[in-house]
Amino acid sequence: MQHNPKEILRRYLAERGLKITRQRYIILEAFIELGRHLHVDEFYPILRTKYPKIGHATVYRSLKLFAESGIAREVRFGDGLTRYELVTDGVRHDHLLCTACGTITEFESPGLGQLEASIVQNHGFKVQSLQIELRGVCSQCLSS
Amino acid sequence: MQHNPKEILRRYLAERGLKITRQRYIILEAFIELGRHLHVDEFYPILRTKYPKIGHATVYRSLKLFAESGIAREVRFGDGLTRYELVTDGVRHDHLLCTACGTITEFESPGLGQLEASIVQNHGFKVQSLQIELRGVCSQCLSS
DNA sequence: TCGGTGCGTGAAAGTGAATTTCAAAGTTGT
DNA sequence: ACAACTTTGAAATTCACTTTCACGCACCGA
Repeated sequence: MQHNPKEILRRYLAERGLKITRQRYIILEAFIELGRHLHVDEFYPILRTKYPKIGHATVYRSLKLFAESGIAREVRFGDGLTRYELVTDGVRHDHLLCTACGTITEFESPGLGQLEASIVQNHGFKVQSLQIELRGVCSQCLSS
Repeated sequence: MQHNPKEILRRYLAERGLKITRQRYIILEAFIELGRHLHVDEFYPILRTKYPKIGHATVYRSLKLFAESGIAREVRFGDGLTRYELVTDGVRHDHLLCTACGTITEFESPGLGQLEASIVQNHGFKVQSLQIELRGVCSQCLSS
């Protein structure tokens, strides 16, 4: 099994006759490098320094493609922006949103298996995803 | 202490010199009657049967006002729509979203106090709100 | 390696939810 | 009833994102 995002994407594209273009490659590299919770407007100016002709529609299209291929995940926090994060093997995480500075911090939530089990039992629901979102003030903002 | 939404709103408006208009009253009554997780497009046609001249901007404005006054809560599930639910005194709840039929079901999540405490401890975060969102297939859809 | 096929791209136009503008109408304290 | 606001509805605007369309480019096969 292959865990390298570039390799996963290459296979995903090949399997359905899609193409590995210069733009997709550049966007993928930047995405891997820049880290988490990016939305297009944070991302776009950086990409233009690497490839000035790139259009914003292409960035939207590519990030969506990354999500479809499984190497990225769409994250929405209700501010109207769609963010993307790299999918990594490992422990699931959720998000803390600081209402003062806007920072997004990840945290791990132990004991969710139990919660999920009780929901399945009480509601007969087949769970596909579970997401926790906390809003508050981060320690940085609290101490200043 | 007063728990009646109409009374809470009346006070909220009076305190800041805002007005109790026909439209606000109609929208509030319909909101109380129609239940939870409403978005404007579900709501608007129903309101028009009661008051055909009402404009959709007024509905948006009123629901937002209800949220500010504390009688309603904004809920966003990442589909681009803002929904509103009546705030009731009592146990907090979260939401199950059925990916097959779109139904939204409420559930209670025991043991969250513990999770919150561990987050405060690990991240020094002052929590303002905690929200859990589950996606999956509801029992109704599973059995058909 | 040289097309040909058909996917991908960029620019611009289009969407759809929500917000804002503005003139007219309504509400409230006096 | 009057003055001083606020609120309303319609239309225009905003904002993130998607779609369209003509041209460009990637990839396969000979």
